[in-house]
Amino acid sequence: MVKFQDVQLDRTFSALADPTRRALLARLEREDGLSVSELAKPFPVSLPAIMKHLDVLSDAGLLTRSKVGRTVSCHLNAEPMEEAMGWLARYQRFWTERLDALEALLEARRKGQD
Amino acid sequence: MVKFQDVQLDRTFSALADPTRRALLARLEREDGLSVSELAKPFPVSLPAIMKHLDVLSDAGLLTRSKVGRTVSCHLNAEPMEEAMGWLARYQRFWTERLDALEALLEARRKGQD
DNA sequence: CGTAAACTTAACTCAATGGTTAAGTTTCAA
DNA sequence: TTGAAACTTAACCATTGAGTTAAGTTTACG
Repeated sequence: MVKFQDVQLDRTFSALADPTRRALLARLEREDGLSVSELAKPFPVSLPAIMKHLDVLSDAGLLTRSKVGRTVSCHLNAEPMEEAMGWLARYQRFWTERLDALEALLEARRKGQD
Repeated sequence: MVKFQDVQLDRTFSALADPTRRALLARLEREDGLSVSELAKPFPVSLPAIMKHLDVLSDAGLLTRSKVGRTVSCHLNAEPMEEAMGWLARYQRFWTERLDALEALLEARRKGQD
Protein backbone atom coordinates (compact mmCIF):
# COMPACT_ATOMS: atom_id res chain seq x y z
CA MET A 1 0.00 0.00 0.00
CA VAL A 2 1.50 3.26 -1.15
CA LYS A 3 -0.87 5.79 0.31
CA PHE A 4 -2.95 5.76 3.43
CA GLN A 5 -6.25 7.38 2.64
CA ASP A 6 -7.71 9.06 5.64
CA VAL A 7 -11.35 8.07 5.28
CA GLN A 8 -12.25 9.62 8.60
CA LEU A 9 -10.97 13.01 7.47
CA ASP A 10 -12.88 12.64 4.20
CA ARG A 11 -16.07 12.00 6.09
CA THR A 12 -15.54 14.79 8.58
CA PHE A 13 -14.81 17.48 5.98
CA SER A 14 -17.57 16.30 3.68
CA ALA A 15 -20.09 16.26 6.54
CA LEU A 16 -19.09 19.84 7.38
CA ALA A 17 -19.40 20.98 3.76
CA ASP A 18 -23.17 21.33 4.01
CA PRO A 19 -24.68 24.44 5.64
CA THR A 20 -27.70 22.55 6.98
CA ARG A 21 -25.44 20.04 8.70
CA ARG A 22 -23.21 22.78 10.13
CA ALA A 23 -26.35 24.49 11.45
CA LEU A 24 -27.51 21.24 13.05
CA LEU A 25 -24.17 20.85 14.81
CA ALA A 26 -24.15 24.50 15.86
CA ARG A 27 -27.58 24.02 17.37
CA LEU A 28 -26.41 21.00 19.36
CA GLU A 29 -23.33 22.87 20.49
CA ARG A 30 -25.60 25.34 22.29
CA GLU A 31 -28.29 22.88 23.30
CA ASP A 32 -27.39 19.19 23.40
CA GLY A 33 -29.90 16.36 23.41
CA LEU A 34 -32.55 17.86 21.15
CA SER A 35 -34.99 15.50 19.49
CA VAL A 36 -35.03 14.86 15.76
CA SER A 37 -38.21 16.85 15.20
CA GLU A 38 -37.03 19.74 17.38
CA LEU A 39 -33.83 19.85 15.36
CA ALA A 40 -35.74 19.70 12.10
CA LYS A 41 -38.26 22.43 12.95
CA PRO A 42 -36.26 25.53 11.87
CA PHE A 43 -35.39 24.13 8.44
CA PRO A 44 -37.45 24.58 5.28
CA VAL A 45 -36.98 20.95 4.22
CA SER A 46 -38.86 17.75 4.93
CA LEU A 47 -38.17 15.54 7.92
CA PRO A 48 -36.69 12.70 5.80
CA ALA A 49 -34.22 15.21 4.36
CA ILE A 50 -33.09 16.08 7.89
CA MET A 51 -32.93 12.37 8.71
CA LYS A 52 -30.45 11.90 5.89
CA HIS A 53 -28.33 14.77 7.18
CA LEU A 54 -28.35 13.18 10.63
CA ASP A 55 -27.27 9.88 9.04
CA VAL A 56 -24.33 11.62 7.37
CA LEU A 57 -23.36 13.22 10.68
CA SER A 58 -23.64 9.85 12.46
CA ASP A 59 -21.50 8.13 9.82
CA ALA A 60 -18.88 10.82 10.35
CA GLY A 61 -19.06 10.14 14.09
CA LEU A 62 -20.14 13.70 14.81
CA LEU A 63 -23.50 12.69 16.23
CA THR A 64 -24.94 9.97 18.43
CA ARG A 65 -28.60 9.19 18.96
CA SER A 66 -30.42 7.71 21.94
CA LYS A 67 -34.03 6.64 21.86
CA VAL A 68 -36.36 7.02 24.81
CA GLY A 69 -39.93 6.02 24.11
CA ARG A 70 -40.74 7.35 20.67
CA THR A 71 -38.44 10.35 20.73
CA VAL A 72 -34.79 10.28 19.68
CA SER A 73 -32.29 12.58 21.35
CA CYS A 74 -29.30 13.76 19.35
CA HIS A 75 -25.93 14.32 20.95
CA LEU A 76 -22.95 16.16 19.56
CA ASN A 77 -19.64 14.34 19.43
CA ALA A 78 -17.01 16.85 18.41
CA GLU A 79 -14.04 14.51 18.66
CA PRO A 80 -13.65 13.84 14.92
CA MET A 81 -13.19 17.59 14.47
CA GLU A 82 -9.94 17.36 16.37
CA GLU A 83 -8.26 15.59 13.47
CA ALA A 84 -9.67 18.14 11.04
CA MET A 85 -8.28 20.96 13.20
CA GLY A 86 -4.97 19.15 13.29
CA TRP A 87 -4.86 18.95 9.53
CA LEU A 88 -5.66 22.64 9.15
CA ALA A 89 -3.23 23.69 11.87
CA ARG A 90 -0.36 22.77 9.61
CA TYR A 91 -1.33 25.69 7.39
CA GLN A 92 -1.90 28.11 10.21
CA ARG A 93 1.52 29.70 9.73
CA PHE A 94 0.36 31.07 6.37
CA TRP A 95 -2.01 33.45 8.05
CA THR A 96 -0.41 33.84 11.46
CA GLU A 97 2.87 34.77 9.77
CA ARG A 98 0.97 37.44 7.92
CA LEU A 99 -0.51 38.64 11.23
CA ASP A 100 2.92 38.50 12.88
CA ALA A 101 4.32 40.63 10.07
CA LEU A 102 1.51 43.13 10.55
CA GLU A 103 2.06 43.19 14.29
CA ALA A 104 5.78 43.71 13.80
CA LEU A 105 5.05 46.62 11.46
CA LEU A 106 2.65 48.20 13.92
CA GLU A 107 5.14 47.68 16.74
CA ALA A 108 7.89 49.33 14.71
CA ARG A 109 5.62 52.30 14.00
CA ARG A 110 4.67 52.62 17.64
CA LYS A 111 8.33 52.67 18.63
CA GLY A 112 9.09 55.22 15.95
CA GLN A 113 6.44 57.51 17.40
CA ASP A 114 7.84 57.37 20.92
CA MET B 1 -33.93 35.91 4.23
CA VAL B 2 -33.75 33.95 7.45
CA LYS B 3 -30.36 32.34 7.18
CA PHE B 4 -27.06 33.51 5.75
CA GLN B 5 -25.49 30.62 3.93
CA ASP B 6 -21.76 30.71 4.10
CA VAL B 7 -20.87 29.66 0.57
CA GLN B 8 -17.16 30.21 1.17
CA LEU B 9 -17.18 27.75 4.05
CA ASP B 10 -19.15 25.26 1.95
CA ARG B 11 -16.53 25.48 -0.76
CA THR B 12 -13.58 25.25 1.62
CA PHE B 13 -14.83 22.18 3.48
CA SER B 14 -15.97 20.45 0.33
CA ALA B 15 -12.61 21.13 -1.37
CA LEU B 16 -10.87 19.58 1.65
CA ALA B 17 -13.15 16.53 1.67
CA ASP B 18 -11.17 14.85 -1.12
CA PRO B 19 -7.89 13.06 -0.29
CA THR B 20 -6.33 13.87 -3.67
CA ARG B 21 -7.00 17.56 -3.16
CA ARG B 22 -5.65 17.48 0.39
CA ALA B 23 -2.54 15.76 -0.94
CA LEU B 24 -2.13 18.45 -3.61
CA LEU B 25 -2.33 21.17 -0.97
CA ALA B 26 0.06 19.29 1.32
CA ARG B 27 2.53 19.08 -1.55
CA LEU B 28 2.33 22.82 -2.18
CA GLU B 29 2.70 23.50 1.51
CA ARG B 30 6.17 21.92 1.34
CA GLU B 31 7.07 23.08 -2.15
CA ASP B 32 5.19 26.05 -3.58
CA GLY B 33 5.05 26.96 -7.27
CA LEU B 34 5.02 23.46 -8.75
CA SER B 35 3.71 23.06 -12.28
CA VAL B 36 0.49 21.25 -13.11
CA SER B 37 2.25 18.23 -14.54
CA GLU B 38 4.76 18.04 -11.67
CA LEU B 39 1.83 18.11 -9.26
CA ALA B 40 -0.04 15.47 -11.24
CA LYS B 41 2.87 13.05 -11.54
CA PRO B 42 2.51 11.15 -8.22
CA PHE B 43 -1.18 10.41 -8.72
CA PRO B 44 -2.64 7.36 -10.43
CA VAL B 45 -5.24 9.41 -12.32
CA SER B 46 -5.25 11.21 -15.65
CA LEU B 47 -4.12 14.80 -16.08
CA PRO B 48 -7.65 16.09 -16.81
CA ALA B 49 -8.77 14.57 -13.50
CA ILE B 50 -6.08 16.56 -11.70
CA MET B 51 -7.08 19.66 -13.68
CA LYS B 52 -10.59 19.35 -12.28
CA HIS B 53 -9.24 19.06 -8.75
CA LEU B 54 -7.16 22.17 -9.33
CA ASP B 55 -10.29 23.95 -10.58
CA VAL B 56 -12.14 23.01 -7.40
CA LEU B 57 -9.24 24.29 -5.30
CA SER B 58 -9.14 27.52 -7.31
CA ASP B 59 -12.88 28.05 -6.93
CA ALA B 60 -12.44 27.62 -3.19
CA GLY B 61 -9.67 30.24 -3.29
CA LEU B 62 -7.11 27.76 -1.98
CA LEU B 63 -4.97 27.88 -5.12
CA THR B 64 -3.78 30.45 -7.61
CA ARG B 65 -2.12 29.76 -10.94
CA SER B 66 0.35 31.78 -12.95
CA LYS B 67 1.37 30.95 -16.49
CA VAL B 68 4.87 31.48 -17.85
CA GLY B 69 5.36 30.23 -21.35
CA ARG B 70 3.57 26.95 -21.60
CA THR B 71 3.93 25.90 -17.98
CA VAL B 72 1.52 26.85 -15.21
CA SER B 73 2.79 27.31 -11.67
CA CYS B 74 0.46 26.56 -8.77
CA HIS B 75 0.52 28.55 -5.57
CA LEU B 76 -1.06 27.71 -2.25
CA ASN B 77 -3.37 30.25 -0.68
CA ALA B 78 -4.25 29.04 2.79
CA GLU B 79 -6.31 32.06 3.80
CA PRO B 80 -9.74 30.47 3.28
CA MET B 81 -8.69 27.82 5.81
CA GLU B 82 -8.68 30.48 8.49
CA GLU B 83 -12.46 30.69 8.44
CA ALA B 84 -12.72 26.90 8.55
CA MET B 85 -10.39 26.82 11.57
CA GLY B 86 -12.50 29.55 13.15
CA TRP B 87 -15.63 27.50 12.68
CA LEU B 88 -14.03 24.40 14.20
CA ALA B 89 -12.43 26.33 17.06
CA ARG B 90 -15.86 26.83 18.53
CA TYR B 91 -16.00 23.11 19.24
CA GLN B 92 -12.45 22.85 20.56
CA ARG B 93 -13.65 22.94 24.16
CA PHE B 94 -15.27 19.53 23.66
CA TRP B 95 -11.90 17.86 23.37
CA THR B 96 -9.67 20.26 25.30
CA GLU B 97 -12.04 19.99 28.26
CA ARG B 98 -11.68 16.26 28.06
CA LEU B 99 -7.89 16.62 27.97
CA ASP B 100 -8.00 19.07 30.86
CA ALA B 101 -10.02 16.58 32.87
CA LEU B 102 -7.52 13.86 32.07
CA GLU B 103 -4.60 16.06 32.99
CA ALA B 104 -6.28 17.00 36.26
CA LEU B 105 -6.78 13.33 37.01
CA LEU B 106 -3.16 12.48 36.25
CA GLU B 107 -1.99 15.44 38.29
CA ALA B 108 -4.10 14.30 41.25
CA ARG B 109 -2.63 10.79 40.98
CA ARG B 110 0.90 12.11 40.78
CA LYS B 111 0.35 14.15 43.93
CA GLY B 112 -1.17 11.15 45.67
CA GLN B 113 1.97 9.15 44.93
CA ASP B 114 4.37 11.73 46.39
C1' DC C 1 8.69 24.46 -40.42
C1' DG C 2 7.39 20.64 -37.91
C1' DT C 3 7.07 18.12 -33.81
C1' DA C 4 6.72 17.49 -29.01
C1' DA C 5 5.71 19.28 -24.41
C1' DA C 6 2.37 21.29 -21.41
C1' DC C 7 -1.70 22.13 -20.70
C1' DT C 8 -6.95 22.74 -21.89
C1' DT C 9 -11.57 21.59 -23.52
C1' DA C 10 -15.19 18.54 -24.83
C1' DA C 11 -18.08 14.73 -24.44
C1' DC C 12 -19.20 10.98 -22.08
C1' DT C 13 -20.10 7.53 -18.03
C1' DC C 14 -21.30 6.18 -13.46
C1' DA C 15 -22.11 6.75 -8.60
C1' DA C 16 -23.25 9.70 -4.85
C1' DT C 17 -26.04 13.78 -2.89
C1' DG C 18 -29.85 16.14 -1.52
C1' DG C 19 -34.24 16.59 -2.13
C1' DT C 20 -39.17 14.87 -2.69
C1' DT C 21 -43.78 12.13 -1.49
C1' DA C 22 -45.97 8.14 0.29
C1' DA C 23 -46.29 4.46 3.21
C1' DG C 24 -44.67 2.07 7.19
C1' DT C 25 -43.65 1.36 12.57
C1' DT C 26 -43.69 2.21 17.29
C1' DT C 27 -45.25 4.56 21.40
C1' DC C 28 -48.18 7.53 24.08
C1' DA C 29 -52.51 9.11 25.76
C1' DA C 30 -57.44 10.06 25.82
C1' DT D 1 -58.65 0.79 21.54
C1' DT D 2 -58.15 4.14 18.50
C1' DG D 3 -55.72 8.02 16.87
C1' DA D 4 -52.03 11.00 16.67
C1' DA D 5 -47.10 11.98 17.43
C1' DA D 6 -42.44 10.83 16.37
C1' DC D 7 -39.81 8.89 13.73
C1' DT D 8 -38.25 5.49 9.78
C1' DT D 9 -38.11 3.30 5.24
C1' DA D 10 -38.86 3.03 0.42
C1' DA D 11 -38.97 4.63 -4.12
C1' DC D 12 -38.08 8.00 -7.01
C1' DC D 13 -35.81 12.24 -9.33
C1' DA D 14 -32.47 15.91 -10.69
C1' DT D 15 -27.95 17.61 -10.04
C1' DT D 16 -23.22 17.27 -9.02
C1' DG D 17 -18.72 14.97 -8.69
C1' DA D 18 -14.93 12.29 -10.12
C1' DG D 19 -13.26 9.81 -13.43
C1' DT D 20 -12.39 8.51 -18.42
C1' DT D 21 -10.66 9.14 -23.61
C1' DA D 22 -10.04 11.98 -27.49
C1' DA D 23 -9.17 16.13 -29.66
C1' DG D 24 -7.54 21.05 -29.54
C1' DT D 25 -4.34 24.94 -28.28
C1' DT D 26 -0.24 27.24 -27.29
C1' DT D 27 4.74 27.54 -26.80
C1' DA D 28 9.48 25.86 -27.29
C1' DC D 29 13.13 24.00 -29.89
C1' DG D 30 16.06 21.52 -33.38
